[in-house]
This record gives sequence, structure tokens and C-alpha cells, in this order.
Amino acid sequence: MPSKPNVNHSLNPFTARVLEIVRAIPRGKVLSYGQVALLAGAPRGARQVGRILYARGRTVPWQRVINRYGGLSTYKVGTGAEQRALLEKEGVTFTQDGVVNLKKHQWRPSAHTIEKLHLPEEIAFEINRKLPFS
DNA sequence: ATCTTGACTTGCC
DNA sequence: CGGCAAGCCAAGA
Repeated sequence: MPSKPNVNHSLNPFTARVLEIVRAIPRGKVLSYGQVALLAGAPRGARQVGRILYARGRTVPWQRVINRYGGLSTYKVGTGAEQRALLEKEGVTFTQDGVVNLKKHQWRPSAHTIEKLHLPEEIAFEINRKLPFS
């Protein structure tokens, strides 16, 4: 009967986790691909996060996920201007170099959110290590 | 089964 | 700080 391994009527666990985490990022805050991957339990899965958002981004606040340097990686796929507009509309400011001020806008999940998302505490706090100038 | 690609990161000059 | 190479890993060809 189930000769096939039921490929994906439901979401891959990692994908589901990524979407859940991205949905938890508040308006006006951002996270990097690597940070989302870390919180989702795959410390080297940044590229996967990008691919997941490419496929399913319209179902989540995809604009709040940017690259490690505060830059927008979506110019590569043509939605860069849209992403910037969405972010600015929710209060995110860009420097003259066109990057997000991470010091100001990087999301740090509250203790409540950490518990609600079942994030391992040490991992939840490790996202701060990936800040420029830290 | 390979090989290439890429909404990424890190490390080394 | 900037450029570049090397890792990374799943999808698509």
C-alpha cells in the first residue's frame, strides 16, 4: 500500500518550523536567513530558508528576512524594491548604503515568545552573536 | 546517479 | 572594511 513515502501533502518539519518562526517576527523587526535557520534547528540551513521563502513566501511576512549584512537578497529575483517598500511601511529604516540598521531592527524574541515557540533558550539567545559590530 | 545552482555564511587574506 | 574562496545542502536538470 503505502509504497510511496508520502512525499509532501503536509509540510516538511523544517519547512513548517521556518514558516512558524517567520510568522512570529513582529512588524518593524527583521532576522537573517541564518538566524531563522538556527532557530528552526538547522544552523547551516540558511540557503534552505531562502528557498522556502521563494516558494512559500507569500504566506508569511517574508520581507522581514534579510541577509547577514542587513542587505536585501531579493534584488536577485526581482522583488527587492517591493521588499524595501514593505519594510519601510512598517517603520524599518535603511542607512545610506541601503542596508537595514540591524542594531535597531533585529528581532530578539521575548522570553514569552521563546517559550511559546518551544525554542531552546541557549539557541534563542545565540542569534545575538550574529550581529555586526557585536 | 551526477552535476549545477543559489532569497546564504564564514573565514582568510 | 572589501574581495574572494570554500562550505553548505536541497532542488532541478
